[in-house]
Amino acid sequence: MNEALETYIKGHPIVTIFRNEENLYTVLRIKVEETNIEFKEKEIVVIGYFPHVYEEETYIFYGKFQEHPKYGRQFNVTHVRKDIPKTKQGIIQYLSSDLFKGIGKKTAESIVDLLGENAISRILENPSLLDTIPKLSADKAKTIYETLVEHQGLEKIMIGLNELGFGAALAMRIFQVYKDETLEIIQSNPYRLVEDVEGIGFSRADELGSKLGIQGNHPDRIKAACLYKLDADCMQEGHCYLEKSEFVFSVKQMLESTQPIEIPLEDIEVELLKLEEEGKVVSKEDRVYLASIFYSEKGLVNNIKRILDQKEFAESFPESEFLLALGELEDRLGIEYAPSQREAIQTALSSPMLILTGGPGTGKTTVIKGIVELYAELHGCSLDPKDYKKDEVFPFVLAAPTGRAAKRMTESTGLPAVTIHRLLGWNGSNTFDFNEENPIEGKIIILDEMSMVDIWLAHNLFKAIPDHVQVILVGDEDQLPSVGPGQVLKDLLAADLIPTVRLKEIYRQESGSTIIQLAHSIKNGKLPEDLKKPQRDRSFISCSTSQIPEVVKQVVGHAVNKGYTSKDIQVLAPMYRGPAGIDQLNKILQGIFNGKNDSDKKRRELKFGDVVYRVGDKVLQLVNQPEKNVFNGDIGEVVSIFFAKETEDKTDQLIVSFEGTEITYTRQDLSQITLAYCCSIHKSQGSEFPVVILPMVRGYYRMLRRNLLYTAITRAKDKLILCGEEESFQIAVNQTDVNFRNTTLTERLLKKMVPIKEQNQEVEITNDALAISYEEALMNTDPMIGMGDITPYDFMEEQEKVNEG
DNA sequence: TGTCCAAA
Repeated sequence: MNEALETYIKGHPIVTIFRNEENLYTVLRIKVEETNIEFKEKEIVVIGYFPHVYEEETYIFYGKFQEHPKYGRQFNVTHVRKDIPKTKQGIIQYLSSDLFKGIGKKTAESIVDLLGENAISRILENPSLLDTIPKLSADKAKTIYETLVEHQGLEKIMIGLNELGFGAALAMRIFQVYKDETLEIIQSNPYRLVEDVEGIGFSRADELGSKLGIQGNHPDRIKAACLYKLDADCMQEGHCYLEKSEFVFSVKQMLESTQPIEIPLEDIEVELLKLEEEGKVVSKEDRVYLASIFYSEKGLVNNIKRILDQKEFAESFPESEFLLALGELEDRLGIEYAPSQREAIQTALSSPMLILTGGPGTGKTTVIKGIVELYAELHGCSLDPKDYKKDEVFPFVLAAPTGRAAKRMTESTGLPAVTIHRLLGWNGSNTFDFNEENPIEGKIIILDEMSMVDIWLAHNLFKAIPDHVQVILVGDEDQLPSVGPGQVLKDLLAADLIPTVRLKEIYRQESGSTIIQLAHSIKNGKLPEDLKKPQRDRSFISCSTSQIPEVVKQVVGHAVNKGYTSKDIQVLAPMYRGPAGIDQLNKILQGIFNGKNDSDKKRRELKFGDVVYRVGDKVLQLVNQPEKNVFNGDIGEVVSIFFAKETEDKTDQLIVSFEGTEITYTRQDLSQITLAYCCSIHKSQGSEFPVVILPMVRGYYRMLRRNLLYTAITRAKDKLILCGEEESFQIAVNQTDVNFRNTTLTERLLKKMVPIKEQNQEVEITNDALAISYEEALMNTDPMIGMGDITPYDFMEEQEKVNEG
């Protein structure tokens, strides 16, 4: 990074507005002394990750301006550097400041007189120079040296890290973790970086290790390899555990791939055992878990049991009262709930927990609406938060894993909904304000898009759910799995211990939709025979990867001639790169929908990187802006462009309208949006479009998967145009094991909750919804879920252990 | 090879 070219603000802190000591996230107000950009304010708020800063010191903050929706203009700092005074006057002022206790102006002057303008670095190099200063006591000399070391320490560490080959950003992250001990720790065991610092992998640490002479089967090297491999495989593949023998072997390969030494398997097993003793991994039978994931699975199971064990909801109101209220609601909303939807609402209101699942268009949203309305009716409480006094708890808690899903919940229910992170009070370093000791408040908790929740978040969520609440989990198990490890919704359904209602009928499409038939067929692993035959609502165009741009161009051109606009048509693709990738298709599509022709030479456009934005462009928001009600995944349209000379702030501005909500972007914010004529299937999750154009070709080879195809197809409301090779569709349908995730959640739930059944004896369980035998439970388990060869005997053994403990 | 959350 070239600091000379970066925007900086030099100044000293006036007040610390916020500081998270755990990860050093800091919000400061500073007094501006100097900057290399046009900026006239005397003060500015800077945010970033800083070491401890002192009001007496001057710092140079490198970064860029940003507009915070609530707190206004602020400077987002990438790295900070201390300003070491260079002039005689500056050094005298510095040394005589309050920072150096007992040092006055006279002493400071004599130091600078004797040691010159680089007095500070000379003292740091050789503290005995201070002995030469007349009338300076040993005590004061010591104070000066120690204060200097303390305050210049960061500089030294940064330089040290630089010499080890770390750039500014990574160096700061390392410093955040180790603080003053940074260099000592890295010198003695560079492999600790793998564990402690995000963004440093095994190979990086191993290079460092080699330089420092740590090689071969050194325990630190092996341990780091184990932890890295376990973490990387779980995070990348979504596993909650790895098979031990395979795992140990892959670690061996990794260790041997860079050094010509054979590492015995036993050595790896020894270190793995040590890691277990240190509490970093958990090994059970032939499975190896990261400790955090192991305890997440376990904790989630305990908390689900705790919530399911609540019996108080079963008879909270008579059925007649429910039916009466339901009838009134149907009249009021002018709809009629289908039997399965009624069942869902009733179960939700009379059980501690419900899973509501079903594909797109099956009416999950309508059911959620029904649940909250009827809850309010039957419990005689208001749905308006304003009707509640300060100390009264609003009973309805609605949350979802993404900002956009939460926004949709708000739109469909009229109730406040937040992201799960916000609900739990995420504080930036993987911990939450709300937990078992400080649970969230509410009476009924509804969680949407549960398929996107990973095992770790699910655990943190459930442990913060208090007793005496009802929990409703909503989601579609066939959609893309969570980013993080686990497949919580799928596993909970497989265990079949939580009351579940599956919505199957489609209400959204007209009857006879062949798109839904196609989706069903793909969900079940088959391509229909009529895939390539034109249907009323879908068609198929055969072509290869290289033909995709031309085919998409023609199809879209045709649609535009028929009167469709860019709002109606969405092209979906699985990946960004390549000739049929999203980037390439967006360029072509922009040309069709919003191209530049001779007649509008004066058309306004703003160039940003490779992209030229024009008024009328369809764009996609990439980050959440909750205060502005715009979220990651929202699609909008560029409505106007203003050039720097026309605006008050003298910056280029681009205005985007998201269904009426207008947002202004300056150049710095433009990385928050991208062209959206074509977007990734992942990003499209949770949206629907009248017309979907879906290429599926060999060029997407690595991404061809059944749930991806299913997700893409189910985005189409009216028309679906498939293009590509039938073979690629077939490959996608067949690819299910790539998504296979090793988890033991289902198994744990069954162990914990299915009581031991005496031979041929009926199980007595008071709650009917929970009445289920092992055999039934195991039958219900999808073989894909990863139960392995579990027999009822396995459960008994574990149950006995639990009883003993 | 693609995807999430965010502090006054």
